[in-house]
Amino acid sequence: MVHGSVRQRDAFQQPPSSAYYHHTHARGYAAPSGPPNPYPRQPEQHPQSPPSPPAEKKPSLPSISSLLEIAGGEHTAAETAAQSPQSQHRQSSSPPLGQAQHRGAGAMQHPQPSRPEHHSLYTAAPPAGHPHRMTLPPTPPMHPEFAGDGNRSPSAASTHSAASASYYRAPLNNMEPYQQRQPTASMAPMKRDPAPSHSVSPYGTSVYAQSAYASSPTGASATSFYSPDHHSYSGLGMYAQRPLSSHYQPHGTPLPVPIPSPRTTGSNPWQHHHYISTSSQSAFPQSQDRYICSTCDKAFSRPSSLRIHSHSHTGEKPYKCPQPGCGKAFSVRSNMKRHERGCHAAIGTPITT
DNA sequence: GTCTCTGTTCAA
DNA sequence: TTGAACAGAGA
Repeated sequence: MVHGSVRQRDAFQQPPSSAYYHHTHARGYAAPSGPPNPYPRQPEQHPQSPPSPPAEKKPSLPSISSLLEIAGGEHTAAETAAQSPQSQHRQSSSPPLGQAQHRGAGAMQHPQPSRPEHHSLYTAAPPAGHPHRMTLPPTPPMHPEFAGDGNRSPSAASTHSAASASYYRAPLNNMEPYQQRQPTASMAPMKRDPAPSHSVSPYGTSVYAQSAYASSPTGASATSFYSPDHHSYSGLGMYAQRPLSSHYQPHGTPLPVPIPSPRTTGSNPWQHHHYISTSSQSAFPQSQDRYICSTCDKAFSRPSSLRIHSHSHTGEKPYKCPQPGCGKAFSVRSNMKRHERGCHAAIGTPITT
């Protein structure tokens, strides 16, 4: 069992190939993400679940298309017509789409029936390349982002303060969501020298306690983490969404991040996006890795885990082998005990402090 | 419900 | 053999 989780985590990290690993996978973890995440993990899903669960839509749409293509035909057309409207209705019901499309430009809507769009959007990745689909759907919310590299949709940008956005985005975007979760992997190298520049200073454990956890364990940590994941889904859309989610806050970093209010994209027109984000959010496990190492961005589900992890950065080894001749020290108590058992075998070991 | 401690497991 | 992370048990 344990392994399982670990493995999952690995999966995140290692397989960069599947950028599309979403937290969900991560840990059922969520991702991360929720998260390696995985992340997934189970996590909590955000309360706000927009009415548009991707799942629902997916089915309906795809089926139609496939029908059309396959059948070619007769009923298909009829059905399609019938259904498409429905799908539209749904969309309309879910503001996100409608508006998202707007952004896309009325172009999207006007020109074509909405069906393809849905597909692309909802369907994480439109498999086959249907030209039309590609064009339409996927982008609505993401348009700007995707197209541009996504990061920034004007609205999105506005949404977050430059600062917050800048940092978390950068990393995030560069790395896919899954990667974020596994900062370790991607950042593995960083771990030890993650940034020597800032790394050390931050530690002091104090950092964790104070900045990372204390300050924003709730909103910050959790969100930060996941949010990145979102990126994977829809580049920016996610940001916009968060605002919707209410607690969600965007920041990818464990830093003391002050990102509270900005997220409120209240302004957004983007809310529409949330539906996407929503879905993605729901997918993430937020509760899981709430504690993020400021040095390497690695996320932990427990503060104690983070603290121990910090030792790896600081090199601190508080646990010393009690054995007379052995001056070995360990950063993890259990490792020290193991050492005693293995090397000094025996002994009731008084256990060091 | 959360946190710490402990044991287990994986990777280097 | 050791470092590191995770999960379970207990407080």
